[in-house]
Amino acid sequence: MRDATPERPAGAGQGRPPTIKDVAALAGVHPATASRALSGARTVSPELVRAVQRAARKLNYRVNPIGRALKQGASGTVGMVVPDIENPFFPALVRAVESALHREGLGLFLCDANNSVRIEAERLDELLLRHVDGLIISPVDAERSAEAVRAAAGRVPVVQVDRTVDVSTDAVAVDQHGMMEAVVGHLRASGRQRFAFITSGEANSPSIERLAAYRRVFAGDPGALARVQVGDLTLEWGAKAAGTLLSGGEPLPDALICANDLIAIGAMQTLRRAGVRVPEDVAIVGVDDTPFARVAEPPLTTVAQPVGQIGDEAVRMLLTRKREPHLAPRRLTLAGQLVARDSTPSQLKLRHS
Amino acid sequence: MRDATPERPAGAGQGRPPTIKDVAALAGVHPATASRALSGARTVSPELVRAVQRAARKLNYRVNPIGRALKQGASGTVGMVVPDIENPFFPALVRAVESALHREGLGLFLCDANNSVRIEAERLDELLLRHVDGLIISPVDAERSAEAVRAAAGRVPVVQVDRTVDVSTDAVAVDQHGMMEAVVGHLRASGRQRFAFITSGEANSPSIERLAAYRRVFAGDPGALARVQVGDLTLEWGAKAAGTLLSGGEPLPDALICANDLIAIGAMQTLRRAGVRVPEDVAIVGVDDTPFARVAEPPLTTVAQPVGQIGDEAVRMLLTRKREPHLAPRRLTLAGQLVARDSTPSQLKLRHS
DNA sequence: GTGAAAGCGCTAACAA
DNA sequence: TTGTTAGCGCTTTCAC
Repeated sequence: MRDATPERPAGAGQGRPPTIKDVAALAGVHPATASRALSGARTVSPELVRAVQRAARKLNYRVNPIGRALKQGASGTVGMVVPDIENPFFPALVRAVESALHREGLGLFLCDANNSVRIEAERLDELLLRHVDGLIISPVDAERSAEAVRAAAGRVPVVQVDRTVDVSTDAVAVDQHGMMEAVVGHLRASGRQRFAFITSGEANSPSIERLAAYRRVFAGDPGALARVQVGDLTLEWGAKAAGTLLSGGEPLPDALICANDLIAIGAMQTLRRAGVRVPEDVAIVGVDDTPFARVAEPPLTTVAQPVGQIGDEAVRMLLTRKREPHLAPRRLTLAGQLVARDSTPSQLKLRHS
Repeated sequence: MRDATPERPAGAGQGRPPTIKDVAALAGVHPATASRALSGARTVSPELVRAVQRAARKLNYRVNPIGRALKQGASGTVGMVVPDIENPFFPALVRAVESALHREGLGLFLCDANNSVRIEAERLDELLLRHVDGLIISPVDAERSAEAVRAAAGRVPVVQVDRTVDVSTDAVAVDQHGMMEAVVGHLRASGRQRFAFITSGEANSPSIERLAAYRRVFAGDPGALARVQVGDLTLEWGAKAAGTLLSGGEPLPDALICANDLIAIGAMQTLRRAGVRVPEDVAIVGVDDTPFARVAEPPLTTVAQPVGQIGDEAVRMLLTRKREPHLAPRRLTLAGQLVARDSTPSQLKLRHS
């Protein structure tokens, strides 16, 4: 073989992929009949169905999704917009969605909003233009994404995942309050009493709800309520906020809850470099169970998000809504799972990895 | 404005998006003329062009990519298949590609092969079925992915990125040998002499080439050649291989090169827990500059991949090939960049972050 | 139960 | 320069 692309498997579907006409011709029927046979319509005699199927298999025929899309106005395609593909939570979510979609024969148009509401709106618009059959979106901003989401929801089924805006669409969210209670329970079980929270002030729904949940849980504990620091979801913010704890003149908290793993790790690094022992002096908990958590020193106790379930349910909702467009929007709330590692005292290890 | 989506530009495409017929009717011309006017064909009088453009703008018309795809056999869409979206290198690559494509008005179909050659082949097949205009692929396996890549390359332009198989397509790769020389030079500059390498035996091209590069660089150093351990690209393997170094009875190396950041971090954790000081006793270097590297303790010296460039160049190659299908396949090799952090001695910090 | 015909939106080829 | 025609591949009436 001198050339990397020689003659290619002898004529097999060579230049032009087989169309339904080819199949029909080979089976000796009209294309419409072939179409019906392949789509499992029951108005076709069993013999013909078999003949058509045989012909299709022989030609290695598969429907051209573009022809079908043009005819049906449906493209066999779902659009997904994530706020930030480099936030390690989202690749996991993308994989879950992609896999669930492929199980249903649907393709995924992925767009990354790069944390920008403007880009997000553009991408949604382009996806609609491409006649996606549905959209799965994790909106950048609980307020400013609303308009674009509403516009999209007026055209195709939309499922919001993880992050949500106040637009009536289907949604799959995570129970932030339950998550907070689980974390606090875990820490209290080892005797911790002086709590602090480092979180994000960004306007996305999980951040907002995590803060609300913390405030609710500690409604009777003014100290804990005072020890809240609001920044963003980065390592750097975690480090800086921990610095503030160290230099504040106050005694350190013995339990530090962080709104995500990155904050937790940044804080943990800063505290340890200042000689604070984790978990002996301060127990630290993150959220997301990104791969970082296992890598941290010590490995970080965190709350795993049910990404697989989120993906499955989002796709299921999309399909359900295609069948039943007039159902009331459903909101599904899933539970995260506490993953105990070494950054919290060990008596209550719930799961170890 | 009481409602965010009030009447919408007067009947304009409300239920039904405007078609080129609507534009043509409004402009008082034939649809074909409208099409020509909008596509910038020069056979249309300037007045008509303006009239059509005005009509299009008024109706907020944009071409229906599906109609165009059916007619032209081109979909305005590029497929991308990554071997493992949860490997933190690939989300960065996906973002780069997605952004470069959108700059050109192209959409991205993303597929994840989940490290399986079988899934990879299926996804490629589905993408071809969807009439993608091109494919950007990072093949799972340097051998076993060849057939699927070759089949795809027979149908549409293909650019291989990062990982490659021996099929003549355009490709954007990273110079593994140069990378190894930079790493070794950096370590030798601080006096390190006893080198070891922990790498992956997986059959993807960068892994293969990294091993070859190490062997070439240390061709005259039997000790360094002997201190090679081959496993996979995980934290766990790094930890295990480091354990072997510790228990081998041999003196420890003073410079440990790892094929990626995960291996490096796994190894570093194991060594430090055994009381080995990093970088005083052993300097450690990873590859990829994933976010993990900054998070590690101590922060890890590593080699950043030029993902932004890879994405840009891959898209550029795709477009070039669409225009010039018969050019010889080009292979572009880009350089990584050493990012010195605290896991190697500090005299030669090239960049700090 | 099956074939015929029409048309989704677009544009290339041809005709005027 | 512009309009007409035709057809990409598919499915869905509507006849038979």
